Amino acid sequence: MPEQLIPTSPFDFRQMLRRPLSRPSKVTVIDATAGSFTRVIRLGTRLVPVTVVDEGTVDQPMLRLIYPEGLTESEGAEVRERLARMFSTNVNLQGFYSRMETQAGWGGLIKQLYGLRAIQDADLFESMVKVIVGQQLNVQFAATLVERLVDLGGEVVDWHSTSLPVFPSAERVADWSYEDLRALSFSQRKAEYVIDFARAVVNGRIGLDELWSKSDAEIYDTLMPLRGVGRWTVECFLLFGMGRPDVMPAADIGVQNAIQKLYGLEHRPKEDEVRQLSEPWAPWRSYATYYLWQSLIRVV
DNA sequence: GGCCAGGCTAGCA
DNA sequence: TGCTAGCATGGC
Repeated sequence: MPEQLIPTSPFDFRQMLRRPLSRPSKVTVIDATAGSFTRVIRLGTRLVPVTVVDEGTVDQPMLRLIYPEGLTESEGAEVRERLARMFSTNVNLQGFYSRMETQAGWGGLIKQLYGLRAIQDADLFESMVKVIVGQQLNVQFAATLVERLVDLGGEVVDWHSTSLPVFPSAERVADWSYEDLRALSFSQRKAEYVIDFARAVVNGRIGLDELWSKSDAEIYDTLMPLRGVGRWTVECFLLFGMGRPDVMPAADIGVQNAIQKLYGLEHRPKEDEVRQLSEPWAPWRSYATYYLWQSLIRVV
């Protein structure tokens, strides 16, 4: 079933794969040489393995989609929609670039990262769990914890002679005990936050699908009452889970460090300073955030 | 060995 | 409302 997706240029898929912004994890398989991205997507209870291959250029991008035959028409449509969202294929970065051109210090960064966008998480439950796990931990250790969570789930899908690990469902996580996660080196609190969130999803207190029709402000109001979910967590969820374009996690240490470095400040800017300074970047503050985070990653 | 990491909560003034 | 100790672990 040959399928393709035509992103809005500029779109640099190779760069997105080489330095994935959205916290690489065990459930994504990246082949940098082939320019391919593979993972399992959850459609309800159905698990669909998908491979996306770069077959274009930055200025004439094209992605080939490979997924199993035998999906219904609506399932196929949903797979394409999810992939378009994950790779932000319909976002036109020219608006962001022309906005940032007027901002001192940004020219070099934009040139270096031209065509880059974040790879979004494939679903909202997975996204929130990853963000909660990532609170106040170095990125590397957070990734290790997520990996252990996936291993504990133990679910795999066979695809082209490989075995793809699958991020555990809310139902599965909700069945675990806090002790199960303590055994993986989660702190007591983090274990509670993750499992309680899964239970809130399963018992219907939180309707993740309903969030798509809500404003950013409504999403803060919905999620922040949950224990373990503060402002930063919702901001990252909006950035990596929902792909909202104008979010600025001003309290984020990484953003603050990146601004300090980019502007050559002697001190690390505080939250209110970051909010003020980033106001002119609206309505593109999410992209400014991605590029700031990316500026901190060592190129290997 | 100490400090920090892409924070949050509970308790206190 | 605003401030802070405590959380738990790994990386550097």
